[in-house]
Amino acid sequence: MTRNQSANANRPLTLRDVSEASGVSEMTVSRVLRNRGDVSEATRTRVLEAAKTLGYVPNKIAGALASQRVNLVAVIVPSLGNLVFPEVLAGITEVLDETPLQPVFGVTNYEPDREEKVLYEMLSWRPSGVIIAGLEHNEAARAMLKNAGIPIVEIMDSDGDPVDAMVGISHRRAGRQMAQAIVEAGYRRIGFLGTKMPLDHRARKRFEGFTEAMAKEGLEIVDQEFYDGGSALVKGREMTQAILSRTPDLDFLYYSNDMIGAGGLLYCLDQGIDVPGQIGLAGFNGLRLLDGLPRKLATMDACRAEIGREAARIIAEHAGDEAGGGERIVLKPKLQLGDTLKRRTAR
Amino acid sequence: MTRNQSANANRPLTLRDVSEASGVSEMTVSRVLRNRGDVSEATRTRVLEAAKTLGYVPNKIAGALASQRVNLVAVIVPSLGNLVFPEVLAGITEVLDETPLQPVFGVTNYEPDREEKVLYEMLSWRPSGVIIAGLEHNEAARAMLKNAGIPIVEIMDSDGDPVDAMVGISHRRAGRQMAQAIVEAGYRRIGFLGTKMPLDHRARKRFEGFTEAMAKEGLEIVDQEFYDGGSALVKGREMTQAILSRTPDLDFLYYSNDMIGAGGLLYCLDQGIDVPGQIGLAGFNGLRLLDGLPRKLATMDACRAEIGREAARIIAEHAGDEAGGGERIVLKPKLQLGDTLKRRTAR
DNA sequence: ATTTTGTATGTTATCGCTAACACCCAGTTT
DNA sequence: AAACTGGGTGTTAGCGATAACATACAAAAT
Repeated sequence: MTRNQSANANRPLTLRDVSEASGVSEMTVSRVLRNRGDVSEATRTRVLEAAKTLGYVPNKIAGALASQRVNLVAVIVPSLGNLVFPEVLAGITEVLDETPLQPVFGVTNYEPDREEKVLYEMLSWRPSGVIIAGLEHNEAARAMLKNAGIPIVEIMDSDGDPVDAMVGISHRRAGRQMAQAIVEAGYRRIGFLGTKMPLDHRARKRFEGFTEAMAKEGLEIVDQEFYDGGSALVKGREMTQAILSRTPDLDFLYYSNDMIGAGGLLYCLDQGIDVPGQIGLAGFNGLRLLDGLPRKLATMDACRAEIGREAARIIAEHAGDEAGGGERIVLKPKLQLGDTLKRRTAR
Repeated sequence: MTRNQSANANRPLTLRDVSEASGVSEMTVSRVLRNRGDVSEATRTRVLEAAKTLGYVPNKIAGALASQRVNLVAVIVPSLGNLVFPEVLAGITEVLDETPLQPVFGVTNYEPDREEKVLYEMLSWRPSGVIIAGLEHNEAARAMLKNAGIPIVEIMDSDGDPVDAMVGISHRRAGRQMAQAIVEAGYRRIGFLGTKMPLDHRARKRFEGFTEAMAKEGLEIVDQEFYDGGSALVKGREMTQAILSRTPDLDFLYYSNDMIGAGGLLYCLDQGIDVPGQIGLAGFNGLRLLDGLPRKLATMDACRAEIGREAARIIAEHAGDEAGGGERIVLKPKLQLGDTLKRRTAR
């Protein structure tokens, strides 16, 4: 059998096939398909037609190897079930859509080893940039990010040192701010409800900021409750019941996220508890879900979409560079008092 | 300057660097890194050490081109904001984690043109398989799927003809089943609330199945209400208010998804409406979110995780093949009556 | 008419890796 | 002792595209 490739009918198409079908060189076909260089209108149409008829799909693997350019942006987040991250991804996509860059998503489940693995896999495709959630990574991951030679943007958090660029909010500050608002409204016996995940560093930092600001006012958290796994809404109910039956005289409950906060709110309303008169409530994230609840939960917006957009912008501006320019953007989340953070009675 | 590559200190590392650092050929390094072929324990350790010290990350682009193998699975879904899809992705990831395959996610926003583009981009990386939501695609996308020469699994829906393999549920049947349950419980004046999206084919099919089964009972939908955009929970409230003020004597509301259903439930409870005595309610999806609501909304499980797992299994079993074997898996969603679909008073 | 331009196209040499095969040599087997 | 193993390693030739340079040719400038 000769080297005639048409022997195998089912082999994937290459530039050569289009080239033969349209009677020009592979190079010209390549130029047409990429809109690069000068090609006469006549050949351009002929080539495009041939490509379409054959159903040719370019092989980016070969293209990337030859051009040393890969228009992918690795985006690594801990979870998709959180609702926060899909919004960040939406922001990223929105901006990258205006560019030749394309995001590729990876999920770590909050596990550092998995993050390392996902990062390694993604870097081995030589992307044009990396957007990764958080500032905490294991040593290997950190080393990879440092040596990658491409723009890196660490997102969501600003409490720490980024490898390169950074876009996020200060969760410590968010925690402090919420504590101040709560104390200012006159609440004193404050309980905390959060997740057990030691690896959710942002939740941890909010907690730290919260207790720190309380301490400044001479207050301590009276009781606390942690959970892991399961539906957050129902967990919020259960935890609220647990903490209130243990410590009935609490006058405020601070939840580490809106989902468990919403569960807590529903529980309190079910129990006929006067919110926010008897007990005040607050969460974190500014989920739009909250708008539909019977009462609007106090919360703070985590600036999700904007974080995504800014991160994507930085990557786009530095695509092809060896780094992202070390830009640091710290967004300021807005406190939303809603209906659940105000003393009806003066203190 | 000679061809000595070490001239540029910041050039990305290649096999050659590791080869030189460890004193063996590039081929041997490649073998070590891929765990393929026989390599003595001594060289293996030496090579691994060199690779680690240098911080070498293999170039999969070159590897894939040379081996004609790409261990990526393209996963294309309409949205990530829906909560349904992240769960499907989790199912896929769970199964692929046991294999050398890696999922890559793409999002279409329910737009056929975008789907075509995303698919094209992904196919140009020559993945080992495609998992794509829905059976409806535009002509170009359909052609690409047919000619891709790799396993294709269309998921979520079973009402239609797949290109290759298929894993899903029948949304028509789901709609019918819900209608029957509602009628059986004695409800007669039934309203429908759904999304305006003409491109959410699965929601459309549920609606069709629903009206069809109603017709068989000699019933028609008394009133209906549609929405687009915005937070589903708050929309559910608004729509419910709208439909009830227009047609106060409705005795059942069927929502096309759980999110708006939950909003409707909260509205009814706020208004002191007797649910399910005066008005019954039902949604669709079986979101775990519902567990935390004051009352459990009637719904149907969409088998999200299982769909993901099965689709991934099919891809894994056929990786390297020219197609996915045309397997068709139709899952049966379970009806969950919850607390909102039962007449307190006999009919 | 000759040179100059610039557009339109082709040719050649990689890109970094792996398949396939070639090779070498110590330890059997005959 | 010659022939055969088979583990351990190297060599060669692509994979399918693109960068960079080379070439052809018509129109414009001299």
